[in-house]
Amino acid sequence: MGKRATIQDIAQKSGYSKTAVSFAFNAPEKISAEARDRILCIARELGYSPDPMARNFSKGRHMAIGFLLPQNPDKALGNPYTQAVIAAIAEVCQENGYVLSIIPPFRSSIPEAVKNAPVDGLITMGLYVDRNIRDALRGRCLPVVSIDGLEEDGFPSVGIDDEAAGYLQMNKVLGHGHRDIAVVSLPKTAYGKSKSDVTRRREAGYERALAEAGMSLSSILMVESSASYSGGKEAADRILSDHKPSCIVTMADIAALGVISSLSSRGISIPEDVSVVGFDGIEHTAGPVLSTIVQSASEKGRLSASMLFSAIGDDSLVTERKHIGFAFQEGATLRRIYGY
Amino acid sequence: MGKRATIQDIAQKSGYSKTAVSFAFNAPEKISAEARDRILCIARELGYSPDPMARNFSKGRHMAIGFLLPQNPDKALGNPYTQAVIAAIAEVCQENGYVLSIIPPFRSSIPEAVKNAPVDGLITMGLYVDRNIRDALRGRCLPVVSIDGLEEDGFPSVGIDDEAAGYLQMNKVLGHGHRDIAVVSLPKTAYGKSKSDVTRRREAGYERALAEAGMSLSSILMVESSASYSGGKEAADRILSDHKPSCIVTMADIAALGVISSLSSRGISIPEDVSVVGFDGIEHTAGPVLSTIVQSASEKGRLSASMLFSAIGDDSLVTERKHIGFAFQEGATLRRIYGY
DNA sequence: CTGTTAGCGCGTTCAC
DNA sequence: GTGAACGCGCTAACAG
Repeated sequence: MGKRATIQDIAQKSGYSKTAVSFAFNAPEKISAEARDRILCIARELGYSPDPMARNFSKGRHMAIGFLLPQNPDKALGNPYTQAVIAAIAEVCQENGYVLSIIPPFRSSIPEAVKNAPVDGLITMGLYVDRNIRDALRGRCLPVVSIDGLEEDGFPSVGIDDEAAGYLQMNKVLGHGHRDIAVVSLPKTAYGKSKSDVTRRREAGYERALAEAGMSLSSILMVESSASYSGGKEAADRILSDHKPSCIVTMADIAALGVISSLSSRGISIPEDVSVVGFDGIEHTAGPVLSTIVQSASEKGRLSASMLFSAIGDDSLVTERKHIGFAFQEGATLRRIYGY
Repeated sequence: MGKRATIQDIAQKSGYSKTAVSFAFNAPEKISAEARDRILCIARELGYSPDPMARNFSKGRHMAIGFLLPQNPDKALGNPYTQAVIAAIAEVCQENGYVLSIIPPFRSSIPEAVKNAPVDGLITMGLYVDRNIRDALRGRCLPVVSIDGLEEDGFPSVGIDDEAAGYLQMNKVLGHGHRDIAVVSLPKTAYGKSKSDVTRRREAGYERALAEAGMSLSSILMVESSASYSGGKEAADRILSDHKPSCIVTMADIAALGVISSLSSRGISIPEDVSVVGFDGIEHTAGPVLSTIVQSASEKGRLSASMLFSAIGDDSLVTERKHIGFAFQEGATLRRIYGY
């Protein structure tokens, strides 16, 4: 690795000043065509182009936004839904000439990661914002947009109406005649404190739907699992060690796939023996189409990134929570019980 | 967004020098405990922590490595295999206190993206390195590791022996008795010039396997498709408009899933009517286990990232090509024809 | 209108 | 424990 030429080198070899060189690259109209050609020509010879670090430093920008992982990369990125959101954010970055940085916890610390992240703005997803994270965020004076966050957190945020979606999901299950239901919910927050807000809101929806059928949340088996394939498998194992329900409702498609794998490996057919319902609407998976709640990953990603870029641009501080739509997808994994 | 406190502010309020403040954060042992406490205390009050941009600038590092997308994010990140590689790279980044930047082409230009990328090193995957890209890379004086690249490109690289893998794949297909075979290969390089090197090498393997069975490449139908679900679907459509082969061999699992979806929607059963063989070994997909060539995404990702970090560290310039293993996975999508 | 001089941003680090 | 130089490109103010 040789060392890069600097603006100085070009200035000297070309006989012009640093300013002229800078203009040649950034404001060609401010110098003569002759000067510009000469400078650019010499720059090409020496393989010079302005150092992004120095340029960004002097302009006070990083030209990068960050996606803050709430967990280690293998967990966080193991969910196809998260990956789809990231892909959508990356598209918006491209349109803005930005780069998308995946920011893992720094030595297990999210606040440290926030303090050090070389970015102009952050998107969080499913992050529980505790005091330390909030302080780190404030310290950075960065625009932040949260996905699936709380309005109370004070950030502009994007998400769905999880209570209504939970209601719809459970309502469909009940409408198909299922009464012996098990739920695979999402994990507690990273710090092990409490249920995530998404979980809480969806449960409220479940409760409402169940109440309409004369049932209550306490009457169904609930197990917690990470939003992952293996998490779903283990959750299914735990459920089956209790008894075999008629329907297993999950809060993440990727967990639903794990559940299906566990059931299949026991010779249980879906949906004949046990129905499985997912949440998210992931794509590209072979096999039976999941019966699930679809919330568009690309809409979530694009919208959150757009909001972030507009905050980066005009320095305005919206604190809006935007809801995107959701819908139930009739798939092949939810059986209609005779008579319903 | 208020403005951040600077090291100056802390120096003044605390009555110490900038140097002392810097030491308080980076080399506590170089100043007295008293000074350190006082400084850190004031820093906390003012919500100060060193600005990552300024710190990185003065240390000449970005604390970020980049994953260079050869295509737009939606295409490049639409492949679960690529995502798995990225996840593995992100893990290694975490271990090194780095961030992973996803770098899309900048206004459709990969060289521009390379020139501007705020990173200390780059990983490419499936990138055809033309002269412009090579020049941009040289101009940056950055360490680069390529995945699935050519040894001739001069970068340290990670990949499999694609010729041998192609041979193994085709050999298994032939060994199961298939003779009416169609191949779904990878797209030409972005600039539309020529077949990618991976394609070329695998085809060489096919040719060798076919020759052993008294056949030749020209005797089988080959269609090109992007390594995507929709690409696989379309490829299957094109193949079926010609005739219905006994086995469809693909060069990417995600394309194989698309092929399967196309076949299923026509009522063609797999593998009874048509066999499908993939390549990559993606995970977490429900439905039939693919018969495929498995090459570990996490090994590719981890190894390439480790190589990159060691290059960033010691400034040494290996130009080695490292091969990782691969294997045929007996799945449920390749039928054994009676008599074989 | 073309081009230059000089200072800036902010944390790090050498020499005292 | 400090003062001052440093990294590198940008840009306001100004001169020819």
